[in-house]
Formats: sequence, C-alpha cells, structure tokens
Amino acid sequence: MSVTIRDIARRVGRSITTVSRALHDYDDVSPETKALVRQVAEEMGYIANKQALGLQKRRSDAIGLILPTFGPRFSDPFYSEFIAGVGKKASQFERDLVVSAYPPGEQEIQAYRQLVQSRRVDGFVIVRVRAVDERIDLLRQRGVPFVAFGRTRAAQDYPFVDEDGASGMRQVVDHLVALGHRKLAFIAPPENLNFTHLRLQGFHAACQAHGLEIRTEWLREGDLTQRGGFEQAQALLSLDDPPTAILAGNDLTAFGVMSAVQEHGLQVGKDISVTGFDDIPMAEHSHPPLTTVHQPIYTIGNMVCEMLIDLIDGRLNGMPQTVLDPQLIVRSSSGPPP
Amino acid sequence: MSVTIRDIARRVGRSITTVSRALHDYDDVSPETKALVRQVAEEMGYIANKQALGLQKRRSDAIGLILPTFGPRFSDPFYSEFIAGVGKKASQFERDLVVSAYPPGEQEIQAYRQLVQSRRVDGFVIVRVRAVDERIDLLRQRGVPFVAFGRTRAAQDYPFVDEDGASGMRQVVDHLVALGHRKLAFIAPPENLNFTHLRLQGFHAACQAHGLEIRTEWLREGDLTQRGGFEQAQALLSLDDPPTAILAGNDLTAFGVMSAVQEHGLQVGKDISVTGFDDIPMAEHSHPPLTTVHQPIYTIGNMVCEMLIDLIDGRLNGMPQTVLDPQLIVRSSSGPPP
DNA sequence: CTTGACAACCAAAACGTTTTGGTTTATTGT
DNA sequence: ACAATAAACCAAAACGTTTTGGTTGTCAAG
Repeated sequence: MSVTIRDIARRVGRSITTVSRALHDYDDVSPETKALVRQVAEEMGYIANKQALGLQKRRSDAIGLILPTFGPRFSDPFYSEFIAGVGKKASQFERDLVVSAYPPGEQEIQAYRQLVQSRRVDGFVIVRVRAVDERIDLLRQRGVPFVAFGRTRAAQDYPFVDEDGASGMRQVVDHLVALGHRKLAFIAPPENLNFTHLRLQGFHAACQAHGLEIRTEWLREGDLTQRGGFEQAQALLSLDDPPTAILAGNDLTAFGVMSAVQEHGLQVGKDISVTGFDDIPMAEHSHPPLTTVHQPIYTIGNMVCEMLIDLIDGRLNGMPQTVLDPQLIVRSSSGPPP
Repeated sequence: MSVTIRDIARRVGRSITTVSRALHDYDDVSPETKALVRQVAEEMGYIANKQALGLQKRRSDAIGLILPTFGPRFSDPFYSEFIAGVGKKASQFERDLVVSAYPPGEQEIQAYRQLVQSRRVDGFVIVRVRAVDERIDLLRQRGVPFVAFGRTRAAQDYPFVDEDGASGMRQVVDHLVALGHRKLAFIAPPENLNFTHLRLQGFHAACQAHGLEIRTEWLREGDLTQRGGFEQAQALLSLDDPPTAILAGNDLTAFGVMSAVQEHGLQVGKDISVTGFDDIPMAEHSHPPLTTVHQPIYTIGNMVCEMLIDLIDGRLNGMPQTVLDPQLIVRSSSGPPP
C-alpha cells in the first residue's frame, strides 16, 4: 500500500541498503546518489514504517504516560496542562506520547508492564507520585527509564522533578502572618500523596517559626476537589473559634472554600482570607482572584519529558533531580484580618 | 533481553509455529501442548512484541488523538475529561492511545500524515472540528478510519458524534424567557469553530420563536476563555441599555462573565442572569452555581472511541452518526430579571 | 494391504527496516 | 606493472511475529 524503501530502490536502480544509507547520510554513498534518493523519496512521499524500524532498533521512540484517574469521571485541569507540556516537548524530539488512564491498582501496574514489555514505549513519565509507589519500584527493578514528577517519601534515588512544597507553604504562611493573621487553618491534600507531607511540613515549620498555635481542629484533610473544600470549610466556619485564614491544599479546594465562605455571608479577603496552591489559570479569574502558589505545570511537563528523553538516549550519566522553588502570587483573596 | 516466542519454543520442545498457534488457540494444536505452552508462557512472563506483531499484521492496535492547542499554554478541562473517556474505552479494547499536541496548521497536518503512514496508529479521533477542516479532508482522501467529535459546516458524510447545540441553546433561551427575560446577550464561540454555527442558529431560532429582539451589540464573539468572557461582559455591562441575561458559549466564558458582573457590584442570578455551556464539574461549585447545558464529555469520548474501533475492525458497514440531545441544568446563576 | 481422512506438528516466507561484512572498480604510490 | 587504498555499492542476516503450505504418523474403512 504505502511506499517502502524497496519502492525507492527500484525507482533509482540501487539496492535497499544503499537507499537506507543514503537517507541516513552515511558517507559511503556518492553525493549524486544521495541527492537522487532523497528527491525520489520526497516525490513518492516516503515515510519510514516505525514498526519495522522499532523492531530492528529495539526501541519505539515513544514515551508512556499513565494517568492515575480517581473515580469514574475525572476532570483535572492539571492533567491537560501537563499532557500538553509533555506532548509538546516530545514532538520536538520526534517522539510519540502514549497515554492511558487507570485507577491505581493491579490493572495499572499491569499496564506499565505491558507497555514496556511489548516495546510500545521506551520509558515513562510518572505523575502524581504516591507516598510509597509501586510503579517506581517496578520500573527501577526492571531498569526501565523513567522520570517522575514528585518524590516518594522513602527512597529518592531516582530521577525526578518536583516543586519545593515546604517552601511554597512557608511563603503563604509568611504572607498571611505579615498581614496580621494568627489563626490559620490548613486543608491538606490526602495523606497518601507524597506532596502532602512536604506541604504539611512547611506549614508546621513556618507556624512554629512565627510562634503560632496549631490547633488540631484547624488541620483537616481534603480530597483535592472543590466539593471537599466546600465541606471542610463549612466545618471550619461553624467552629466556636474559627480561623481567620484558610489555606487550601490546591486551587480547586480553595474554590470550594470560597463558595462555603460566601454562602456563610462572609466576604473573602476581608472577613476571612483564603489561599490555594497550583495557580491554575482559573485562579486569576475567580471571584475574588485567588492568592496562591504558582506551579509551572506546563514547564514541568517540558522538563520531565526532556530529562526522560536524555535518559533514554543515554545522554545522562548521573541521576537528574530538580527541585523548583515555587512562587507566591498575591491576589485579593487574602487581606488583613478584620 | 525480554522473552520471545522462540524462548518458549525452546523450553517446550516445539516449533515457534506451534507456540504461536497454541497461544492463539488454533485447533491444530493438541490440548496438552496448548496447556503446556500457556503455562510456560505465563511462567516466563511472556508478552508479545507489538512492533513485530504490528509489522506482520500491518496494524498497530493504537489510535491517534491530536489535540489542537491554541496559544502557548493551554488548560482546558474539556481535554482531560475527553482523553480519559477515550483512553478508558481504548484500554478496554486493548488499544493504546497516542496523543500529540499541535496548534492548527501545516505542522499539525504533517503530524497526521506521519502518524498514519509510519503505521503508528490505525485511525484517529478528531476533536474540535473546524468549520472547514483540512484534517477531515486528508483522512477521507487517504481512506484512514476516523471518527470526529463535531460536524463541519459543509460535507457531513463521515462518522461523527455531536451534540445538538441548537437544541441546547434553545433550552437555555426557553428557560430564561420563562423566567421573564426579554433582553438576552450571547457571547458566542469563535466563528471558525463548527459548533458556533449550531449554537448561534439555536439562539436565533429560539429568540425568533419568542419574538425577542436581537440587537447586534448584544451579540459578541468570545474565545472560549475566562479572560475573553470577562472582557466581553465588561463591554456589555457598560452599554446604555444592558441585557438582563448573558448567555456564554461555554462554561469558562461564563465564569469570566460572572467575575465581571460581580466586579460591577451586581449579583449574579438576581441583578443579572448568566448561563454557560458544557457543565464542566467546576460549574456545580462556582459561586453561584452555574446554570448550563450538560455535555457528557466523558461518555462522548467513550462513544467516539468505540465507534472508531468498530470502524477499524470492519464491524461497521454504514456511516455511524450520532447526535446527542444535551440537557439543561438549572442552578442559581439564573433567576427572574429585577 | 491400500486409501483416505485426520491429528499434530513444522519450515520457510513475509512484514520493512538497519547493520554486518563483504565485493567491485578506480585511483594512487612505488 | 603491482600492491595498497579509497569510493561506491550490495547480499544476507537480523529484529519477533503470523501465515502459508506443507509433512508425518495413525487409524478406520474399503
């Protein structure tokens, strides 16, 4: 059906070896032949069959990304931005991106195994790292190249990019304390996600540094969704002694918090301050605009992908690990306490 | 490195032909041999090399999805939900999903050509169909299987799933008119997207049916972003005779509109009504919750994917075309005019 | 005994590349 | 004139699978 190297060989009256070598610019092909081969290839619209190529070279020029989906539906703006970042960089390097979606579990692990063993992909980008992460164990054990976005709690001797969650939280606390707040509540991400640990740690450290009291009823666990933020905030607001600022584990949660606050007839940024974490594009346009910590997700996608490709191509000797310092973005959801 | 069919053959003392046929349950292999082969395959952790398989069978068992990204960043919750829907269904059929991201243009078209010619994918899911769409022309001309989410304005003799945008808009207008509104503004999606046409058409038809005046200054074009909604709404609100309801072309736009309204010191759902289109999960939790038209994106992803696989496998003779009737979800961003 | 049918197996070709290890022809140095 | 070198080319093997078109041995029927 489609044109192969053999068709070109026939047309130019050379062997397929010569055609292949001409196309790859080997120097045992005469300049005339090279030019001819290239012209004919162009004319015939030749594009190499990647499966044949992969079979011979024992690689696929593709990278894998399995989205951990929680629940039946999922709609996390984080993913689309991250995918775009990874995908863009991948295509710059002429790699394809193979995406699957599985909830964490046995099937998910099986999918990793399949994809690598069936030679579909050369390596993986791992996202939403768990506190103890089976995927990382599997890939490390098999020697499959991968780069993770995030760190596990335990062993960290693998390549990753991560943001310094502790620093991010510290910046938020510093900001609120500078405004005059002393009563801070924190709706943390779920315990089993690795970055929870870092953010909590930053929160605690900063509170301690400022000599703030941390009440256990002000420390709650959300689930990264708007609904979760809404519910936790309602609980916080009906306390006898409610906090003057609510720090959310991510922006979605913060939006939920703002809804709850407004439903209580309070004004965000005046009666009570709310902060997020991630700085998704929507944060700039919420009402009021959200004070949050900027995480350059698109850029992180780029970095992770590039590191992975370097790793696959053997351009990397050490174990690349990058920690980005996130930046506090102050908007009007935070203000001095009443 | 990894275990091949040849390794199994050696272990069980049969030819590779027999092993292959045993694994595929051909009936010229004795039950004993089949059992033995399967057991050994299991033990050795055999997983077929997809590249070799694809080379021989001339297919890849993968489907392609190229995201049209507008601008450098992009964060459209629509995509993550759609990808999850397509990806999930694909994995149920044991297909992989190859995702790329390109802005519309020459490079994008080239990517389609590459992916199909290099045998990376067996067919495509096309998303965000344009009013006149080069991608569809290319694939049709080459006889590559594809299913689109959306319809082009012109020829519609190809497989697609779409929602009935006209009906959706009609429901919105009916709802608002029932509440007592007579002055409706519409911030439409960009002109070059196909569904714009249908939604505008529905808007016009419904307005006419109710004998409403359609002023040109109330008819504006947005860009599907929050920022766009914000800007267009500001313009609408500063008119001498502003509308009492603003209909947005999608939810993101509606969020921008709500911000602008609130910034003008007006209350959404009381002083002015705002509606969206899509019903992204966030719509339920915005402040106030958004009246919008529900589009089951995840389900549409599923349908599109399944149709495509049927098409690839030749299980489909006709030309499947499905139009879904979307459903109006009334929340508190819409109410009677003051 | 043959013959035919059937069960169980297998060698070789094919898919489209790249790589290996050549061969042939022309050119150069002595 | 001859060997050595260089330039341009190529046949065959390999990657891991499925498919094609067999072969071999056994058994029942004639």
